[in-house]
Amino acid sequence: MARAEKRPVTVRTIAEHLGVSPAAVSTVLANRHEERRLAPATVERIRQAVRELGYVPNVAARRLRAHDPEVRHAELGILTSFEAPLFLVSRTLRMVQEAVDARSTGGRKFSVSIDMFHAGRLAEMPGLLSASRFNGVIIANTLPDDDAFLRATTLPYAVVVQGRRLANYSCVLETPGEGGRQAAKLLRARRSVRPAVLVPALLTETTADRATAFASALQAAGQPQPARIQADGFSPAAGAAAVAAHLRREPDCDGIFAVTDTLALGALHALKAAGRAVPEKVAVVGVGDHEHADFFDPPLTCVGPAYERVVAEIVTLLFEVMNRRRVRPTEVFVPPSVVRRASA
Amino acid sequence: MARAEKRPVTVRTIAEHLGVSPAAVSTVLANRHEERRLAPATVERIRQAVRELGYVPNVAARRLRAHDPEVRHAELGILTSFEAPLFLVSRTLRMVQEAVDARSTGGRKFSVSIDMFHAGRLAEMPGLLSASRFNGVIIANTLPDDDAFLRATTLPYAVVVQGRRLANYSCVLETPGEGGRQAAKLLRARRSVRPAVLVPALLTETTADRATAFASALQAAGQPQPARIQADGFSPAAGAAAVAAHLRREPDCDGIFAVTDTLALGALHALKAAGRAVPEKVAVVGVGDHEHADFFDPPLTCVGPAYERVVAEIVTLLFEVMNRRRVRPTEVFVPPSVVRRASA
DNA sequence: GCTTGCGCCTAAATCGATTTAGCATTTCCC
DNA sequence: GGGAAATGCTAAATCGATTTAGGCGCAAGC
Repeated sequence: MARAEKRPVTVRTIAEHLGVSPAAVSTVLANRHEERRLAPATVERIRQAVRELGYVPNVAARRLRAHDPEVRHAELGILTSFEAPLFLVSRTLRMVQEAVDARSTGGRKFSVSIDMFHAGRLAEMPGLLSASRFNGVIIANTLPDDDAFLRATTLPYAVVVQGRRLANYSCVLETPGEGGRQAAKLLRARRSVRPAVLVPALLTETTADRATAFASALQAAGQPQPARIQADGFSPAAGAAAVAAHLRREPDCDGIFAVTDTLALGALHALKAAGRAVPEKVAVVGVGDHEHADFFDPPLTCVGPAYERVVAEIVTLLFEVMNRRRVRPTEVFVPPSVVRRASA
Repeated sequence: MARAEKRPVTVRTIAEHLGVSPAAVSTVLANRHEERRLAPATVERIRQAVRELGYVPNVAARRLRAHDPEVRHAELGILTSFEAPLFLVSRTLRMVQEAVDARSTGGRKFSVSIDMFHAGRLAEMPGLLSASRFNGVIIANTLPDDDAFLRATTLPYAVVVQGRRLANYSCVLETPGEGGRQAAKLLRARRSVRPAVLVPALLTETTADRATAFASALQAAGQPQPARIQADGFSPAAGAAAVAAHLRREPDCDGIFAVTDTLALGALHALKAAGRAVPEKVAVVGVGDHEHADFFDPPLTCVGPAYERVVAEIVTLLFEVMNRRRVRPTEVFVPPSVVRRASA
């Protein structure tokens, strides 16, 4: 392991160390020493020093120097938590990439990459505050702590937030309340009279909204409040354990609205283990955030945002903000879609 | 949309346009005009010009200037295809992030991000060849075209390849042949005598290796060659369609080895639809690349790499290559693990 | 009238790597 | 022996943004 010197090793450091010029070092690093006729002995000395001093090139400097000055390059990022449903992120990336390719011309290029943070610890992400990493970002899958941080800080570059409402940024999200209302409607259509809502311990703004809207939709329809099943985490295992425990306490449960599909997958598992037929005995509704919800057993009926439209809106907004054609933040609501499959 | 001017708009462009200095423009962009006492009228003129000319900051230049010279910053990337099983990528990222955090000190920082390319079109990834984007990368989920490209090009920075053998790079992969052999063993233990192997149309090196090793293991055991079921893509739907067709042609099929879990998921679906009990009538083996394989119906028995170890080896190698402690590429094999669940 | 202070702005250095033009030597050849 | 060519290297400019030190002009104060 390289020793921790005070100052980073640059091309100049190496040059001074050997008594040659930075040009010579750079030449060797780029493997151009043949065409530039450096003496083999010098090349070897430089190589050695590069190794011994633990040189790490500065990519920012290289880019600055190397970039084609005819081309404007913009860096876009998708910031999401490790704990997020990944397939949505990859779908977002793919759609952003397409949108961005469509806007690329000879004189304008974009790069898109995914950066992840631990849910609730967005604030610790290095370089987030400094405007020297991204020209624009999409932030998704934040927890309330992250939202609080974002509300308190105005990042010095273009930002679009997915799935929550923050006054200082442009946001795109599912029409508030609609997901929960639709879920209630689906379960009532199945004649569920003792429905429950399955939630993770840590709720995002979106999942919390679904749960509360579900409860008030039931109330508005004159039904009793749903039982609240709280799972330890987001995984199917957590969902299964929580539902199994609930079925023991409330054997009459006849409907479950799971605020994420992974929890719904666990619920299906627990119901099967307990011998309850889905949807005959217990109807189950998820939210369409799992890639393979139609291959669950039974296939999962979902309410949830129309991701195509959500991503399209996000990209449009992001470009407006980046181009400074939009200065005041705005909110865009996308109504959830309903996909009926077998589970409800 | 901003017009496509010849030269990119820089701070200097704006300054010259207005007859002020670049310092003034920069001051306004950083919102430091109050403390630096720029006249409000000037601030407004600059803001206007910034908007009109469509200025996009150059993040490379900002980083170069802004970085703390006491800290050496390394950029790491995970390069993977859009079509890859994402949960593996996120797991890799998480483990890389941890490994990297452990190696971060006051004087040494790392950033890790995911960049994606279309399977088979790695070569089109912008900036891949130029050493000005990453200090080191992990490349995973490539198709043969990508491998050919990589074999022909030696990227000018640290590279570790996951899941295939390329002579010019360090590689980490499942012990060749072992996955297929273990799958054959599992199916023979289930007394499957007419097994089939389910493959996607486009095989990666790893999936191809699994299929051929499976065939030769059967042969070595004196069994006939397995039928080859070819699915259109990697999705469960493709797998289900291919398996349904196969069952019509070969009703006696009693075992399936699917070279990816998503295909296995489709197979389970098709078998259920055809009324074949799993594992009693048909045993199914997957490869452990799906996050929720133990929540499939029935839970999927898998052979596949021990990802923890794979990622650990990759990270170790990547740092060795970056620090120039390793110059000659090497290959590391990780024996596959076997997870017995209900499907075989 | 001369200093002091303030308001407003600029020149120039800097970050790290790369490349171009070109300067000394040495070698070659007639 | 003299010019030409080859060899081996360096100085300095450059990429774009930021910041520090400081300049100029005008008003206030003594």
